[in-house]
Amino acid sequence: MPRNDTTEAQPHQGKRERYMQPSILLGLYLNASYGYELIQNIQEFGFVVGQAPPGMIYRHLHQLEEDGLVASEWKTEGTGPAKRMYQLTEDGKQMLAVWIDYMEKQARTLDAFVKRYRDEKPDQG
Amino acid sequence: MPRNDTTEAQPHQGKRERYMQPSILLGLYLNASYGYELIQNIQEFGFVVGQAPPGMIYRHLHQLEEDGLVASEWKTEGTGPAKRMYQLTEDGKQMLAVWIDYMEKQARTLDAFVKRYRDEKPDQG
DNA sequence: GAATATATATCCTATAAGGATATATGTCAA
DNA sequence: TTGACATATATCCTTATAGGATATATATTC
Repeated sequence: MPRNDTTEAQPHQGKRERYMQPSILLGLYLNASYGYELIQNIQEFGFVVGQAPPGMIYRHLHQLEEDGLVASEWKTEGTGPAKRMYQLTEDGKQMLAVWIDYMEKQARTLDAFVKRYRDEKPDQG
Repeated sequence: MPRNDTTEAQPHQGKRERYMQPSILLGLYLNASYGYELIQNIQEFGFVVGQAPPGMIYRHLHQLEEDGLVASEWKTEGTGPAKRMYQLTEDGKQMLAVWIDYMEKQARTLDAFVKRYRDEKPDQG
């Protein structure tokens, strides 16, 4: 029994790169936000299918704050339970810029890989 | 002390997606080969910096064979110790095609992410 | 026959994702 | 006024894969 099902378009059986950190950073770069809202919103970036598991979001937010890439404060105003509002720090913005560089390079590496494959088999791509 | 050094162009502190499986599959798609040679050659695809750790290559080759994506036989001819020569099976070729689809989509998702960032800050990209 | 290059294999650890579950607060309607 | 539901955060355990060290064996070369 193959570990990977070749009939599906998703080659990973398990953990893939989710780009959780840059997704959260970009989310906060576009607008200050909080965990519950980020869960809904970062799927828009395309690396997470459906809603991200809450555990992952909060884990990342805690780590990001510990690393000084985001800062937070409780917001009790507005509707519903208190939210912990997060915003990027300067370090966080720099980190996002580093991610952007990396992701751009990664896209080019992926394109080159695909091209290498297709060039070998030009009639069946 | 930040967990990530924002002065470097590599945002990951630890494990990133290495695309080891598709790299090995493409390597074997281009030419039948064996572990020691793949260690030298797959860096060309750009996902591994320098030589891949032998442990990773052999681990993957064993798993790929168990999954029926590659087939192997000992080659005692030629110079040096015996090599285990690997080639793709039909399932392996299908799997590579699935990877190619996925990687192409991933490249587009990365591009869209970068664009989203740059559009927000058009003067400082 | 000692040193080096070739070649494969095994092992343990670290990192991050997957996913389940717990806890608490606010809202709204019967 | 309480019960159901939505909002919001937090913690925990498991799994997948990468990192990296080490072991073993065979050819080659000097």
